[in-house]
Amino acid sequence: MFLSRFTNALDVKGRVSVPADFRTVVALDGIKRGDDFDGVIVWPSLEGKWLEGGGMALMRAKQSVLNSLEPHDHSRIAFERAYFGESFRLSFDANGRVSLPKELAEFAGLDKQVTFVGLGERFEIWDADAYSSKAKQVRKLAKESRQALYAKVKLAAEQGSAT
Amino acid sequence: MFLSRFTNALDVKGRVSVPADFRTVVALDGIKRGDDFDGVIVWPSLEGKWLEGGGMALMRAKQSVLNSLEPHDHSRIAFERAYFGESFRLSFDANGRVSLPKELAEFAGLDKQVTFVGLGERFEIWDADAYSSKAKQVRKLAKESRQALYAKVKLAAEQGSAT
DNA sequence: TTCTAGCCCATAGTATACCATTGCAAGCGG
DNA sequence: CCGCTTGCAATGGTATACTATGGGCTAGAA
Repeated sequence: MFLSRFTNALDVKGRVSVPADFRTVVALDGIKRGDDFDGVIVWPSLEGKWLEGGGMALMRAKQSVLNSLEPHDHSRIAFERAYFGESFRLSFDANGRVSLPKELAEFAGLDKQVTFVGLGERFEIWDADAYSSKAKQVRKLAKESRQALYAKVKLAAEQGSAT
Repeated sequence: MFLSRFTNALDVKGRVSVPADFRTVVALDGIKRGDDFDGVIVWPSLEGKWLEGGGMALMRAKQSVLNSLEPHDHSRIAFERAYFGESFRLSFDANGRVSLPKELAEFAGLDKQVTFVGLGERFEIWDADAYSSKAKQVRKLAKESRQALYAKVKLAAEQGSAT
């Protein structure tokens, strides 16, 4: 499970250390599933100017969700293009770094300091400054919407048990 | 189940002993779930200037609650960032201590004595002085609102059985 | 050739693993 | 009933390993 927030430096060669915590997360579920790929998958977020990433396990999960749709479903194909087509397989070097393709770095406005944010089953990669200003809003929003969240969850649970 | 209240010292290196009681709690439900992680998860409270914590089991519970919402729900993402992104995975050393990141210690104003308060499924970490003054108010508030609490519980039970 | 991408090595700083000591508290024996 | 002993919990200090980061080298592509 990806947790916590780490800020690392992007060097002149476009490399950045993936937090050791995150590396062990992907390594562990790699071992569980017998994956040989030692690295992460990263793609541009559909929500805004930052990146999202995860291990192979997450990709498999996405795939199995999409497999439940008709092969020729337009939205299925659109998602496949957006997620799989825009994803990059970034493998770790001997020191646990990955080199970010220019395309991704430009998309998210990454230049010096980058922040990895753990979100449970996936993580986000932000420009450090962009995230630190975002973080304040996030805290406020989370606090304000606690009530609403509780209501939604309750509703979802009721619907879930009804089906 | 986290119970009771313990006050331990924070040393110059930022380490503090987690009460032995709490350690056995997380160890037990770690064994039940086959977790290999021996430690606690700690995050800044959304309510005020103190920390909250629990075992991995609590985090999984949070995750499954959030999973019941739409993947792109803004408040869901805000919660993921606020809870998972701000959480720290603190593992025990051989003597049952964890080292508190500076960020968390500063947030909660921890310097010398820290108080762990058991709250059932989770616990709180306070500056000892701050808590002892809070405790008086809490006791008073709890005493005053017993009637109101009972009424709310009764109401909720009626609504629950009605649905 | 020249540039780029991957690979290897070196290092500073920090965090964590290990070892030793103290203090409290429960159990045992007098 | 009191003192001794034994074990665990908490705390302090030191050594070691690991993380993050910088730079150089080589091989292959342009």
